Amino acid sequence: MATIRDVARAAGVSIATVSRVYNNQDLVNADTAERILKIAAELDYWPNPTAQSLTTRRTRTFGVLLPDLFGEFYSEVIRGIDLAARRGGYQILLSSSHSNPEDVLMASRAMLGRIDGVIMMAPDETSIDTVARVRDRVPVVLLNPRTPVEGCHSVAVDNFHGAKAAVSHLIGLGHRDVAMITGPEGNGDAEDRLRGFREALADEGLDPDAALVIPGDFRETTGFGAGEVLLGRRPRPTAVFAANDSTAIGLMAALRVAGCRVPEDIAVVGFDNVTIAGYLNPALTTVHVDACGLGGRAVELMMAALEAGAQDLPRHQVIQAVLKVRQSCGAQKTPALKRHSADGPAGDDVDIRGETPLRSGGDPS
Amino acid sequence: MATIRDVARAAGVSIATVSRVYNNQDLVNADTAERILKIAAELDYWPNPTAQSLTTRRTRTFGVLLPDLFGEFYSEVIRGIDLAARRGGYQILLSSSHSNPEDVLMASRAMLGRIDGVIMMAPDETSIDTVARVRDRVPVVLLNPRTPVEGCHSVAVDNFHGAKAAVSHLIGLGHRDVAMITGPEGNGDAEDRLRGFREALADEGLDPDAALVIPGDFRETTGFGAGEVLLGRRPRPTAVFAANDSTAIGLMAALRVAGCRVPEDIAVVGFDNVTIAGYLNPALTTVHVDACGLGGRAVELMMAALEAGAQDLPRHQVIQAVLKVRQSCGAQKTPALKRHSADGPAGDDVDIRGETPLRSGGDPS
DNA sequence: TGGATTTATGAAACCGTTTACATCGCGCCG
DNA sequence: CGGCGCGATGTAAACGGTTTCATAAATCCA
Repeated sequence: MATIRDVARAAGVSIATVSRVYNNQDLVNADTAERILKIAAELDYWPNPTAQSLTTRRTRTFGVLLPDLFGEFYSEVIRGIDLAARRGGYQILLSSSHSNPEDVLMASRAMLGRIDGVIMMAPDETSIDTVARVRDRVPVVLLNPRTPVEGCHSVAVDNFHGAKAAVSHLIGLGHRDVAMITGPEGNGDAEDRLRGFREALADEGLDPDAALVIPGDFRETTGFGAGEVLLGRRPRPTAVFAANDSTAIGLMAALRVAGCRVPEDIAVVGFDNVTIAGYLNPALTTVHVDACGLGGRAVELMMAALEAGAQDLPRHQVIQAVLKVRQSCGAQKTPALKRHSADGPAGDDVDIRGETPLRSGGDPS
Repeated sequence: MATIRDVARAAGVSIATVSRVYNNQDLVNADTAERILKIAAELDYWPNPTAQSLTTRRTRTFGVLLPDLFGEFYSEVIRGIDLAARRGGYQILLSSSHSNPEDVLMASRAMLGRIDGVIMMAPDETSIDTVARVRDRVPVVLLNPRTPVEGCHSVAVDNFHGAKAAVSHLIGLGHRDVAMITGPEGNGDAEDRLRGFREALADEGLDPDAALVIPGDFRETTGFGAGEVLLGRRPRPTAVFAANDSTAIGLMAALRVAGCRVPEDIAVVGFDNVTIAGYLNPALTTVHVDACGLGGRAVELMMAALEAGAQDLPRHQVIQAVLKVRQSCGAQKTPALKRHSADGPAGDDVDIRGETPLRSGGDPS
């Protein structure tokens, strides 16, 4: 493993000169630089990033902390982070599968000193002071934080308005008895979607407290179970808003088993817009969430924060969630699949934007 | 940011003693150690990992290089890696979305010096010498390598036997005209599945070259397109083996549009066993791949390699792929969904193991 | 009782860089 | 012609730890 000294010796210069070739090319004579680079290549030399980090106090790496990850949503978030980070010349130190605050604290502690910042999606109950502990050392960008944390940036999907648009749409189709299957208790996204559900009902003069709300956990299997609960209910709801697509898929399976038709007997709407949503039978009406964009935005905020250094003001960004109307809600008379193109059926979706989301916080952009 | 010197000064000892508290607790007097730890806690001191890495030449981190990631498979692989790595006290430096060899080379170059080893799933055409370049510096574990690379460990899903079992099963059900929709050209997994398809046909006395093979790319949309191609074909195949579940899902959507029933008119089998496979209509018969286990095994190999140091022999492990029989192949008369339990329909799947896969290479375990 | 051994600690070298500061030669200008 | 400025390079001190070797005190054993 060649070091800077090996190169310097071979080139007959001092290590400072070699170092300058990599950092301030213009401080060194062009011929010398070229010669050094050639020798470096021969020796297969590359500056040791660890040593660089030690002196510069910059690692060009940031940490990514995620909750226990399942499904497409997280993989898309990571994808978005990865792409943006690489574009900016950063590496990412990933630690996922955290389900409690101590986990997060330990993981971030292990990262501290290796990273320039942290992008984190806190698991449900992560305490503010765990975050604060990290935030005191490096910039923090929160993904979908339940509540904004002082001194932290954030990017959040507008779950509330997305959910509201979905439920309003159902009501607009004439449904008066709309049920919801929620996400995991304590999960911020899930809570916001539930709030959106409630407010949509209230806005249309329906009583949110009278509506059936079945607890779920974002997984197919509980959607399935919820479907059975729902079918036993009298009067039976004519529409169901599922907190995410997995839940909706489980639900639809349960309805199918019971011989209940979607959307004729019960309309279903999901949330997330997973890739297969358009290929289901019936194609699933859902709220599109740009998970990849979420990750990408987080990286941009992070890089801006690192650039700004001390005089960096927290920014809070919101990503719109857009309703994609397909068949499962009953709005499309002709099944979208009948009008497919070569790209598959997805091309025919109808998009409905909710209200323009509020830009929370002091985002100057 | 407190350093080891701050702690040493505050405790009235030398930095060596403080260092020993963290590395060789037993070399230092118990009382002294306790006092130092207390002071360290007050100062919120934690050894700087960068500095540690510089002297010890170990980072307790390994790099993970993945191709452009989409869908559940990759997210499960990462999950498996993450869990196993954390258990072993390692961090992971992730870089995904690589689609060509130069990408991989650049990414690994950027990682070198920050990591103790690399786990990589090479994109299609990654040249051996790119890998060799890395392997000369740190241990490498390959995920699903097309061909074994000298000096590298590997973990591979037994795509070949999984595919063969799936297709044999279709033939066993009486199908004589079985088509396949392949994965991306040049993709090793896809190629192995195609080989398995061919061999199953040949073993049953059918002509592999006569079978319809439609090119695909692992995505729903091409599965959909392939479905249309297939439907126009005379004689029409009575069964289709899709290279993965996404493809199968797209395919089934196309068949549905055309009014073609699954499995009555055409039987379908997929590969991967994504979470929703059991919730589809009809429930998808597919080959289960333990992606999480794949990642976990890779980590174990890596940790063993790091432990072994120089006298470390490459090991090659194979992960079985197990056929999960559901409805879409037509083997289950009563739809599984009718016999569901509270956990959803998945409980009723029938598993069929293929031949015991060969343990390739010199795996002593 | 005194040398050998053990235990606890310190001093200092080292890991591979970056960078502030010093040095040196040279052309330029007054 | 002499001082100045500048471009090119070298010297050496960090950065924050680990670890070898030395040392001093305490313990042991004959």
